[in-house]
Amino acid sequence: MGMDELDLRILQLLQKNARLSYREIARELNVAVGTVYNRIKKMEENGVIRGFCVAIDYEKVGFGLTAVIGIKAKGREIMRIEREIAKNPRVMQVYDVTGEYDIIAIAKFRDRADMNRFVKWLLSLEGVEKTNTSVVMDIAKEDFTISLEALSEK
Amino acid sequence: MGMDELDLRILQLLQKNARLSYREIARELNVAVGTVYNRIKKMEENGVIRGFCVAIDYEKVGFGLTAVIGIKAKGREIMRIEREIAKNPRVMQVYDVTGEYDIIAIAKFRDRADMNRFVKWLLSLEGVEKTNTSVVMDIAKEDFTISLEALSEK
DNA sequence: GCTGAAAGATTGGATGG
DNA sequence: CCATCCAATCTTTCAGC
Repeated sequence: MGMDELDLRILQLLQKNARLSYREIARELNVAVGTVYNRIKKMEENGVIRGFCVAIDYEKVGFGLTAVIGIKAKGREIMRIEREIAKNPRVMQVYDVTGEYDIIAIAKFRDRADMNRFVKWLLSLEGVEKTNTSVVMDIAKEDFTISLEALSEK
Repeated sequence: MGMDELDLRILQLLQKNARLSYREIARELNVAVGTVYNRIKKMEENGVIRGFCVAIDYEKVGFGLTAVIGIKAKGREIMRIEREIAKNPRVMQVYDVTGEYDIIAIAKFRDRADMNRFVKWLLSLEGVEKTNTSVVMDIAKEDFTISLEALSEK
């Protein structure tokens, strides 16, 4: 993607705080404002930067229960089921996977009753054969950051 | 947390684009700029907003392989193992879970060799008994957004 | 491709309703 | 909690290197 060290360092700063001004980034990295501006625009254009999001504390907004749910489904239906699940407002991630299950979904709930309702809903979807729920007791890490360390490996 | 409809609508806009100016948000929601400013500051202060991040297309930066890994570990060691795993630069999520496994981790890799190295590393950690890797073939959804719809339910 | 300056837009924070 | 205000700061563009 033709990214150099400067792009990576800009990304790293934005990962920590996406509302940093171009000026602050420029100051931090000792380059001109225009350079930072151009680099970020370029990464937005070529899709390396998909967007800027806000990290919400879901516990504080009443969705303190997280679950990782494995789903077995009938072959031809899988894509449709995935799309359906992805549209559910409680669902954050939906992966089509190899292995024990066909789909793995991660979702947040208000409480156990809320979660049970969701699992029942899953089982009611045409093509879903069985589900396996792992309830999250503690979150050691939860974000979408890869450290610069990994990205800059040769 | 004393959040009202306006807070939720501000959050929703920020979820789509965290670099929106206060002014743009105010215009969109038909409220005063100062109000938007005050609301966002308050949500940052009380921790509802944990931060602002950039969403990177990991495929475009060379980390196109995602895996969901279940880990079984010996009881007393689990917390230490989780912290260790969370520090690995390829790891995005580490959950302490009930169910078939003790820990579920989600990580991104350059390729299969990179992933295999990681799994070997996991197995080399003191206390890790076995792992089960589900390789992600397709991502139907992957972010940390809950829709306003869920948040505003009574 | 980078820099720095400049015009216009935005922000932080305070004030008063 | 909301609106208005303004000096300080920022975005975005662009000429010059």
